Amino acid sequence: MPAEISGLRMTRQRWEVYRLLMEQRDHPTANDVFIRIKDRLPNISLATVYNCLEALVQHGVIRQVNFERESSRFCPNLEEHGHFHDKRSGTIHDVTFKPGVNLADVLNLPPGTLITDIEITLRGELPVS
Amino acid sequence: MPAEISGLRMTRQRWEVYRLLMEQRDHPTANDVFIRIKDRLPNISLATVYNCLEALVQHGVIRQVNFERESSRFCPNLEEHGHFHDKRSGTIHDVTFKPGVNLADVLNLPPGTLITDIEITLRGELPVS
DNA sequence: ATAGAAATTAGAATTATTCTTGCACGGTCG
DNA sequence: CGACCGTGCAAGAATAATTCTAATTTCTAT
Repeated sequence: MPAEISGLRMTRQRWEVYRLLMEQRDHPTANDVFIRIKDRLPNISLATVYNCLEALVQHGVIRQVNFERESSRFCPNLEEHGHFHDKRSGTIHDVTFKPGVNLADVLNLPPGTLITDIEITLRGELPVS
Repeated sequence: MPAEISGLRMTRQRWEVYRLLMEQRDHPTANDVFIRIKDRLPNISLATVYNCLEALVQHGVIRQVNFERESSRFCPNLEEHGHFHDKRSGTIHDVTFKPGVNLADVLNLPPGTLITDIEITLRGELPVS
C-alpha cells in the first residue's frame, strides 16, 4: 500500500476502497462498495465507506457520478468522459469524445467563462447485436 | 386555463405550478415552487407541488434538472440545452449548442445506440465583468 | 514511548422525496 | 336534480441516501 495517493494519506480502508474501484469498474454505489469490501475488511462501517469515497473524490483520485436522483456511483476513470446508462441492462458505460473535440467549443458560453467541471450523462439503449 | 397541456389534464394546482415555472425561469426546486406559489394557492401542499411537477415532467411539459445530489430543479425550456452552475452566484443558466452541433456525433458510441435523453451540466464561474 | 491529530465506528439525525389515507371535486348518467 | 365514480388534493407518516456526532482507535511526529 502506498503511503499516499495524490496527496491523500492512505489508510487500510481508503486503500481497499480505492483498489476495489480500480478492479471492479462497474460504477458501484457506496452501498455496493460496502457490501463488496466486507471480504477484506469485515468490520468497516458504511460511514467509513462514505468517508473514504469522499476523500478520494476530493483528491481527484476517483469521480462521483450521479444519475437522476439515484445513489451516487463512483468511477476510477479520470479521463474526460461521459456516462451512458443502458435502460435495458441497467449498466453504465464510459463514453469518450471523438478525437479533437473540446466540449466547451461547441457550447454557447459568455467569453471568459471558467469551466471547472463538466458532466455528461446519456440514457438510452445499446444495440441488441 | 386550458383544459389540458400535452395530454395532461389541467387542474388549478397544475396550472399555477406550470405558470409559475414559465414566469420565473430560474430553475426553482420543488420547495421554491411551494413557497412562491402560496400567494396564489395558500392551501396547496408540498406533496401536491411534487405531484404536479412530476405530472408535468412525465408529459414532457417541463424538464427536471439535477445538480450533484442537490434538490431537483425544474425548467420550462424544452429546447435541447445544458445547464451551467455559476459557483460565484449560485445561479443556473441554460446553455445551448452552437448551430449545427449534434452531441451524439462527437461521442464514441457503438453504432446503433439509441439515445433517449442527454444531460449536460457544467460548473464554473462566469466572467466578473 | 507519548501527546496530539486524524481516521474509524456505530448509531442517531437530516433531508429530499414518496407513500398512504381520507376527503373533496367535477363530470356523468339516470 | 342527485347519486355515483374516478381523479386529484392535503396532511402527515414513511423511506432512503447521506451526513453528523461522540467515543474509540490508529497514526505520526517528537
